Amino acid sequence: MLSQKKTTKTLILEVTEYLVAERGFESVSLRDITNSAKVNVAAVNYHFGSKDKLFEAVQCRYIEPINEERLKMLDRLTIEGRVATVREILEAFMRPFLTVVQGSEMSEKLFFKLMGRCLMDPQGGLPADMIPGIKKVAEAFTLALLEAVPNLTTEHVLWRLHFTFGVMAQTLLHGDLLYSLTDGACGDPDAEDQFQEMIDFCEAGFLSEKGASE
Amino acid sequence: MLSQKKTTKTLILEVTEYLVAERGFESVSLRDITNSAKVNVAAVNYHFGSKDKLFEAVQCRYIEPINEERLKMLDRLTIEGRVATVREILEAFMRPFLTVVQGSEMSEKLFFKLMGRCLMDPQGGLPADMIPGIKKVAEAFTLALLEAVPNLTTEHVLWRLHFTFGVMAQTLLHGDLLYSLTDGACGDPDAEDQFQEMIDFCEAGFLSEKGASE
DNA sequence: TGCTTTTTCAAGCATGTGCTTCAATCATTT
DNA sequence: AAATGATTGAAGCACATGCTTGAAAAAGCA
Repeated sequence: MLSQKKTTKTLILEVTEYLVAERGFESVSLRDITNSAKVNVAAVNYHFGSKDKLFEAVQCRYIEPINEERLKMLDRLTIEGRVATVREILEAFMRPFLTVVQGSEMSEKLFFKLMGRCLMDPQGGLPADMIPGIKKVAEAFTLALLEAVPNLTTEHVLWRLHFTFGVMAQTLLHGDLLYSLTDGACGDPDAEDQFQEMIDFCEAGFLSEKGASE
Repeated sequence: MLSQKKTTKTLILEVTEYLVAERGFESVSLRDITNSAKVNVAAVNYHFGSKDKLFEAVQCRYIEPINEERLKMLDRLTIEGRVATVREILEAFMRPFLTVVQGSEMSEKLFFKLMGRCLMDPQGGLPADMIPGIKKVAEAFTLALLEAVPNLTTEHVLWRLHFTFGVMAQTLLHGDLLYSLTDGACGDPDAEDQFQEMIDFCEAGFLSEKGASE
């Protein structure tokens, strides 16, 4: 059952993920997909309804599990009324990318690029049925951070979450840039290291006293 | 001379800037541009040679002055062998966006979006003749930061500059997101405030002792 | 003025786009 | 084997894409 022949539908989905990760949503056409997958053009519309719906499927496939995992991790932190630390909260926000990629068949690099695209280029706005989940995540993490850094106003927490988002998106999308830009001098870091670096940076950013009401 | 009739060429350039800022490079077609500018399709190829070259012109127009201003500000900091602080260096990295937008005719919001697009979606890789300038900026700022935070390895400085870049790009591109997302609760901040927030966050990130060699 | 150069224009070309159609094929069940 | 429903395939439609053409118009200069 594991090695059963891949259905056309999942073949299309996986090829699309690959192409979108490499080139971005806007640059991938139906023909690109069907040629790469060696599948008829009509198959996309038969199995997914339209190109847009295929793209929605691509966006939902991993982002939704990631958001669920984020909330699960956050819940575990605040059990029994304990107040979570900024670092723990940031872990809960970022680690799910690592957790979910390990359950997938994609390579880390490709997966991260795909996630970066989903965060930065969401094709025609985010899919409507993802928005409630996203809002829930945003609210839960804002609340937790507000407790973790009580001298920050809501506004400041939102700003800094926004910045954290930028750090994450940039690293997911262009995590290989440093390696290639420095001709390998900046050693190819494993994903775990990258995430620790991100968390160090953002934790310090959140804890900055500058601009905080005292 | 100030109020002389706008040439077709600059009209095309400005309309393109507007459309690209709003929708991103990939989603703007020749017809979009020429219709908006009320200009013949052939005019673009006559004045710019091709769509790609027009896009290159858009990317260079402000990014190059910004990079020059960055280097100028950085030079001023390290005069007479003085060692600049992280904060000063980040100022030199970010403030040029504010300086240059004030010399332009664009609104801040639109200008920032356009800059965000240039940083994140560079159409078909960066224009070749911008790359030397960009490398110079990257090297100069890496060097300065290496002096400012001597307990960081080059690798760490590169990572954190990378993160800073992410914070900047995200804020330029989606600076209005918080305002609209919170239905105005997160008050519409002026650009100066936004930049201070970014600098606070990134300064703290750079100064984090976690992961630094002691 | 007449002449030349620069600029604009309508039309069209070749190709790419998302999507549809309908007949052929496959798989499944009776 | 026959019949039914699910899937695939080749062809094509209507429209959008970047770019070119050759003639008309405008601008610059003698």
